[in-house]
Amino acid sequence: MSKTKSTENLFKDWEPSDTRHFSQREFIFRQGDPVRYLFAVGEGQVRLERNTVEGRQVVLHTTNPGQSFSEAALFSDIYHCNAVASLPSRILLYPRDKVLKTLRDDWQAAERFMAILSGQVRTLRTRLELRNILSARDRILQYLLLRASQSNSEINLKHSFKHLASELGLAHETLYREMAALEQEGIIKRDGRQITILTGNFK
Amino acid sequence: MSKTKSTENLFKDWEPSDTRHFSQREFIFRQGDPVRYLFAVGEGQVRLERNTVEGRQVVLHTTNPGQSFSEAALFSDIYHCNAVASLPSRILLYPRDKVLKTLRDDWQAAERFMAILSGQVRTLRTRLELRNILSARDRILQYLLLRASQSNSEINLKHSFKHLASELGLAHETLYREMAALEQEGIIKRDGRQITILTGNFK
DNA sequence: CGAGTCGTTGAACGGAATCAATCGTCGTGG
DNA sequence: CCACGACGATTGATTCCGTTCAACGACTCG
Repeated sequence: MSKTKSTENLFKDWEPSDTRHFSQREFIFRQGDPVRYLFAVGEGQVRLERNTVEGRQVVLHTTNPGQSFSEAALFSDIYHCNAVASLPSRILLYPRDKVLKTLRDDWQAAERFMAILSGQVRTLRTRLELRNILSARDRILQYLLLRASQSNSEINLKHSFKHLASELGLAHETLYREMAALEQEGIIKRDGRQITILTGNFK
Repeated sequence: MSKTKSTENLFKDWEPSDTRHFSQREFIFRQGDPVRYLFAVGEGQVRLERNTVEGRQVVLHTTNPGQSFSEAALFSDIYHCNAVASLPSRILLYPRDKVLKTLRDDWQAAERFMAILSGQVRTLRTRLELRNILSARDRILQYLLLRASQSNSEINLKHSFKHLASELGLAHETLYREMAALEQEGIIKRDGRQITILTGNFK
């Protein structure tokens, strides 16, 4: 859908009230902080993550330049996760009240916002769906198929394999192993971070 | 948040254009169908699910009476999952165009809609977070803790344990076993579908 | 009264996590 | 400019624990 494509950033044509720089690993906000701003990445990269019972951390979302983040927090009082700059980043700030007012006055903006949220819901559901596949091999295959259906059986990974492993909920060793196996069996072909699916029919 | 509480159904005060009955296991829509309506459950229960590569199915969402579903599809051309009546159900239908028009004209409705979507994003992220916990025991504990933080260490399950197991991504046998173990160790107490957490400090 | 489902426990297997070690690359600072 | 550390990518060996198969009682509903 071109609709979903064009809505990566809610604020294309808006003026941020402020711009701030964050160094790698610096927190932009923390779980429990009151929601004052909506953010967008100008340069760099931001990860939304949460801490579990014992020290483990979970990546909930990765935000790249041109994308906004913490949209879902607009209708909450506090943040429910941490935002960390995974690279040195320039972050655009939009005060919450101003954003809400704009959404109220500008139907176009509101529609874009709803489309963004809808897209996130769909993306999250897809990720959840993947997690219900027990077999590592099948999970990887399903992921590749989902991404290939949009383009033509060619996938260009934007992130590292390690990052993909954590997105798929697999140990990175397992991912490497299965990828190697899939390649040896002639099901996929790899060239760095580009993957091609060679077979359409398997089960 | 009271805000999130009051937004379970987008349509509290709206008139559905139509009402239809579905018997158990009947499809309300299927993956790939064009999006014509937004739905709400009057009576019964509806599950959103998707099929994976080999026959497995994943429950993406469970909708109870008074709640709307397929909100995220409003900004898509086709449905990305199946909707199945898991009980005999009375379903309320709202034509897509009408809904979009109302959202445009009525800021209150639009705000509620955004709040619903935001809440879904947060819920899905939380579910995803749980899936990143490998250990069955820790995953269950984290789930219980998350649910208990809102009330006072008492949890009333609305669904069966089997359903919980699939929500947690565990075989139901595993869930039963760990629950039994947790109870024997004095960490929780069970009475049917009511669970009480006895200890606050463990790791 | 059977069919269906939930709840429960036992036993065995398999596969993914984990620990460990190596190599290459990139960036940083001395 | 080189050394060092950090991190990604890769492969091997071992352990562990969650799935799976199986069986049974309780309960509901038609």
